[in-house]
Amino acid sequence: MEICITSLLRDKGFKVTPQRLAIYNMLASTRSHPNAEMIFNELQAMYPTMSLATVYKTMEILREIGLVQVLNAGEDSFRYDAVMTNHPHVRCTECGQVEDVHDINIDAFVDEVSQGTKYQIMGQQFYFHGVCPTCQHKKIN
Amino acid sequence: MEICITSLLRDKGFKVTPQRLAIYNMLASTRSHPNAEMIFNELQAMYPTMSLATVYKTMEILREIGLVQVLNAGEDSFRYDAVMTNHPHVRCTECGQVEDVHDINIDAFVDEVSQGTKYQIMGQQFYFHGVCPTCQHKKIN
DNA sequence: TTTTTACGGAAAATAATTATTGAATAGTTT
DNA sequence: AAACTATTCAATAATTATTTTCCGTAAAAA
Repeated sequence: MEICITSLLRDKGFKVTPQRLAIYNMLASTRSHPNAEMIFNELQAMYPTMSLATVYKTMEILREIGLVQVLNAGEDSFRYDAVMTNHPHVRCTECGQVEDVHDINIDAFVDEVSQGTKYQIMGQQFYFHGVCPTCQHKKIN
Repeated sequence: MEICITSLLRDKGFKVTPQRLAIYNMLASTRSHPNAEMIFNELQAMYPTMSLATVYKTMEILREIGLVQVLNAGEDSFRYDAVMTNHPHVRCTECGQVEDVHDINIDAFVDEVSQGTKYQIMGQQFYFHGVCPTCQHKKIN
């Protein structure tokens, strides 16, 4: 794990710094799909001099070397995900949380689009929005 | 058409203004999914006093009364679409154009996600990117 | 260790979008 | 038609996410 990001950074000519490791580790150990500000706030306690610009610059590098993907869930800011398998995301319009959608097969759907459009499809992003189970229950009360 | 937007605006308590009609008509008669700036540039010749803010506010109203949908195609600005059926979009990474994906059935896919996540799905955005047929040919040359 | 090079971080810059505001206009009542 | 009221237009200013600049400093190479 640690070895992986370290050597990946080095191989691509980037330096291995405490900030970069901290940002990646934080992202890899959460399921909350934070945006830049959430990451910044989370790390500020441990790294008091951490700046937002560092978060942005680091995310750009991590994206470039294929360690994180950038999520555009229709909000006013981007979220980040250290899980690199391309899976859909659902956002709850009530509480704002963003979750992964696992165990769903998108290949047939992608093929259909590829054939229908004649595009050479390189990738895709699927975003759903709705109300999560928890918030559905809250609404009833 | 014209009657439709006029009465829709009136019914919801919005005034019918030349700017609003012009913006909607421009959007309804293009397939290019413009963003606010493109709409603004297009209409400035005919409506010299048109401002970007007017475009944004008008789009907000049109969205509210259900005449346009807002596309978040992962770019740095929003695009708009007067076609209200919820269809996927493909963006060409070479030339940047955004096209509709028609004649594809998404219901089964949405149902599957709904059951898998237990979310009450209210909507979704499917966003593909790749290389359009025209740019594929250009690359060969 | 020394040298080289990239990095971190504060602050300023940028760009998309939103809010505010005063003048103009439409709608309504008299 | 005049007076009154409410709404809209569109310029300006404000806001917010993200990027860039710049320079002392830390990491990697020699």
